[in-house]
Amino acid sequence: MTRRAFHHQPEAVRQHDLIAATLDSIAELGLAGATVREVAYRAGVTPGLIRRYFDNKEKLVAAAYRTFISDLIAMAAAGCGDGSALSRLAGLIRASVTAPVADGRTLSIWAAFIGTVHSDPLMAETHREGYQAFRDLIERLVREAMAERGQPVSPAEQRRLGIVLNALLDGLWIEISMGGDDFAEIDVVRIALDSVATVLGIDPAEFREE
Amino acid sequence: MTRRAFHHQPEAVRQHDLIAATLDSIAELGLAGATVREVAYRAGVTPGLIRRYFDNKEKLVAAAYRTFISDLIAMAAAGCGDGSALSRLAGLIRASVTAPVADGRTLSIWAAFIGTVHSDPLMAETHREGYQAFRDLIERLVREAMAERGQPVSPAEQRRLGIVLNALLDGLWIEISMGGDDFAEIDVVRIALDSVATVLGIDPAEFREE
DNA sequence: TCTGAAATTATACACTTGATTAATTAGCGT
DNA sequence: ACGCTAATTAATCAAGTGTATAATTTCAGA
Repeated sequence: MTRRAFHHQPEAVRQHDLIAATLDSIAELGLAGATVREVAYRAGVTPGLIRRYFDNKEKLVAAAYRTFISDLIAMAAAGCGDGSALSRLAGLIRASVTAPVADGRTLSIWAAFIGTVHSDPLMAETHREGYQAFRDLIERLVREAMAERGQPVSPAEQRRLGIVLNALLDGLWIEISMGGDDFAEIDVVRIALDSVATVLGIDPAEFREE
Repeated sequence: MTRRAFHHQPEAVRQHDLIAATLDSIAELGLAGATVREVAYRAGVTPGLIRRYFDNKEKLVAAAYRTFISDLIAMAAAGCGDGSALSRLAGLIRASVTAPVADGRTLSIWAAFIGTVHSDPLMAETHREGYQAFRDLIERLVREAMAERGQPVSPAEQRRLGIVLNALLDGLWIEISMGGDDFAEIDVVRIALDSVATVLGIDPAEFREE
């Protein structure tokens, strides 16, 4: 007849835990499985508590999407290092096609969220921001790398290269993360670096060394 | 007090209508909005009837996914025409980055389904089949096109090119279909053809003519 | 040590969902 | 024209959903 024991937690911690539990639920059970009760259970908390930290379930999911995307881009960007622009670009590519960015769990969460973008304005806005941020990152690296090589590109060409490279990286990321195939046997990093170099008109052998 | 009038329909028609209604629901309301009642309403039918043609809602959704993917690949393949292998490859690319393949509605449905693949074995199997079919199509076209040009590729190289081209097309398809940006101003077909040509080591100007 | 405010739980509600079943209707074969 | 089978509707159910609120517990500050 006694209530379960509990501890007070700072707001930031509880919000973080709830978001983490939401992402876990989505990864394992899909978006439909991320019910208020399931999330609360995984966070070691009672369903009602969620409402103290998030107005809606909708708000909770949106917040989870925001942190997920922001973390994802941060992980990719972290692979850049701090060398030349060309080596930073190579680093971004490496990070994009290897764990933890390219990963089944990550893809599952991304896919679940993407499925909501079209019919949910709140999710659409969050998506747009993340997409923009990633393509800006790519475009900047391309511009700096080409300038560094003494082959500066026009704004239009920079935009075109941004579109193509973004598509190429996204596609490879999905393909590898999905990974029904035995990508383990294949050197995905080399494939990614070589194809990007080819698109940029850089000698693949040279780019590989970066 | 009279019941609503109705008409008997052959099994194939009803199944088709129900699947179409399911896809419409998903496109407009997302997967969560594709309830039994919503689908029935759009099909001009009563909820209970669905169970006569599909064991589960799960089976209905899986069937919708199967026809969706199969139609999508058929639409892309229809762009190939029946000329040389190189021109068929160019046709596939054109079709992949223009409507009705590259299209907001199509992407929305695809995204909704993709979000379920990881947590639903039935959907996973359907996905695998469609993915396999599309990459086989690309690999075959690449092999034939390169052989036709007197530059036959090894199996390993063919596989590598298949991976890269598939990624590139998928990525472009998503980017264009999402279309938050003003892709209307940009010649996406030219971008797609040029980048594929570059990856294949073919002169873009030549490929563009195909 | 005690008290009050904040955090957390417990309980309940209204609603939607997918599923089930019996009653009714349509339309083909005879 | 008519009956019979299959198709369709109507009505209902149990389970699960997000949400609301009151009762309880924790814990910092006096």
